[in-house]
Order: sequence, then structure tokens, then C-alpha cells
Amino acid sequence: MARASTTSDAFNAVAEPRRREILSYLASGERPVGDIVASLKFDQPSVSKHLRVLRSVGLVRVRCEGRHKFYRTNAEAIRPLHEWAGTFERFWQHQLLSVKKRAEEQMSKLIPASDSTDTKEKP
Amino acid sequence: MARASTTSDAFNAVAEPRRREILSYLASGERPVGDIVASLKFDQPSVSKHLRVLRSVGLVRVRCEGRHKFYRTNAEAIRPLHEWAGTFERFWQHQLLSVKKRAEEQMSKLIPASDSTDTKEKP
DNA sequence: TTGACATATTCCTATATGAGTATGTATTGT
DNA sequence: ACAATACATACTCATATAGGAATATGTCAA
Repeated sequence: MARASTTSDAFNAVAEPRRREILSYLASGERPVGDIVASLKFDQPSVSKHLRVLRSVGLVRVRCEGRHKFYRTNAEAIRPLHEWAGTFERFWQHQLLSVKKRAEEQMSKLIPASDSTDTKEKP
Repeated sequence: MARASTTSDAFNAVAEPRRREILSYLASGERPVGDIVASLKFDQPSVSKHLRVLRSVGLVRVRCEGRHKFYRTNAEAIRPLHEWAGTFERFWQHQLLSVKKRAEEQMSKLIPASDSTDTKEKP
């Protein structure tokens, strides 16, 4: 089996760095395609194709006005990603604590008289 | 050009659903490969290959002990993903507010006498 | 209508999968 | 030494890109 389609979900869609750039660019407000091309310096067909992928998974929305199409990021669609990653937050916090604790233990070995915290000594 | 390698960064690595499952499974503590195979019901070679991808981008760590290899999720490596998605948080909050406001405006149209907030009327 | 402008689509190609199967490599127990 | 156990790697195959070039579609303006 090949890799899952880029249009299969937000995870696959944002795996492409240029699509992430486009999302960031469009986050603060809608812009016509030409602005993306001019600002990010990608080929126009490339931008169109990336937008198609992003649109297919709901990461961007379009508003047509004459010959312009205004795209904007649909931040809501990024939330599942944020939440999935967030389920690991307590683990990396735990890891940081462990690292801190080990560092402090090393400290106490090197400077046995000192406490492992940076609390001022009581005079 | 083809799609970027799955081993090019965490974004590409977690695009694969099975790899996300493995990461979640290994988040709470280290497990031997056999446990992953037994619990998630993937083929053993498939698990090994996914672990290889995850390891190459630092999403998992290994500890070898005899003929067992204990893998664990390195949550720290998921943080950049969480933070990237987090940069959109204020936008989706803004979107939710807009939706709420529009809904309330609709409400006031339907029930002109009522205020757009749920504040009790002063008697 | 005709031309200019803004976007989208098509065609091509090199490359990278992921699943399945078979096989290789350590390491342990007897 | 030998068999069993635990993982990793190699091979094949169907499929999905992403970029580049060329072209198509749609809309406005004179």
C-alpha cells in the first residue's frame, strides 16, 4: 500500500512544509491567490494545487469575488492536531521534571554542601 | 519531486495513523516490541518499520536489554507540533466568538424584544 | 469582441512509500 | 551446540505524490 493521501486528513495535509507556510500566511485574514504567490514566492500552479489539498480537508475556505478568490485559514480544522499533540503534554512536562531532578542530583554531588534548590541559605 | 520522506520531520512521521497509535501506546511507559504487536494487532515487521521511522525523527527512544528492546515515546519531540498548532489557537477562539456573535444577532432578529445576551431583564 | 488578468487543471516523471512475505541476526535456555 | 524467542531487514508491488511546463477556464475592461 502507498502512503495515505495528502487529502485524507489534516495530519497528512500539514505534513508538507509549504502548506504550513500557506496556512500561517492566511491565518490572519483572507488573501487572493496572487498575494500568496507574490509573498511566498511559490509557482502559481503550485499554490493552486496546495490550496486544493488544504481545501479538501477543510483547512482553508474560499470566497469568490469576480476573478479573485480569497482564501483564509480555517483554524478550527487545526484544533484536532493541537489536541492530539496536547495529550502528550503531561508526559513532556514529566520528562522535564526528571531532567531537572537529575541535574539537581548531579549538582548536589558536585557541591555537597549546597542544597539542590536555589533557595537562599538562612543566616 | 516526490513527497517528503516520512523520516524528514515529526510532521511527516505522525501523518501515518498507525504511528500515532504506537506513540500513544508508548506514551505512558516503555514496552517491548512484542507488546505493541500483541496490543495493536499490527504485523511485527510493520511495527519494526514504523518504529524505525519514529526513531529516526526522535519520536521514540530505545533501551536494549538482552533480546528485548524497550521503546518509549519521547514526548518532547511532539512539542514542536503542539506549538505550531498552538499558534492558531487565538484564531479559532476568534472564530468561535464570531460564530457566537452571529448566532446572537440571528437571535435578536427572531426575538427583537430580547437582548443579545442572556442577561435577565430588569423588572 | 478581444485582450489582459487571475486561477485552475492536465500531463509528465522521479521518488517514496506501506503492506505482505520471507529471511537474517542476536540472545537465551537447556 | 541447538532450538526457540525477539526483532530487524530485504524484496516486491500498487499507489500517491510534488514540481515544472503547458494549457484551460473564468471574469473584467475597453
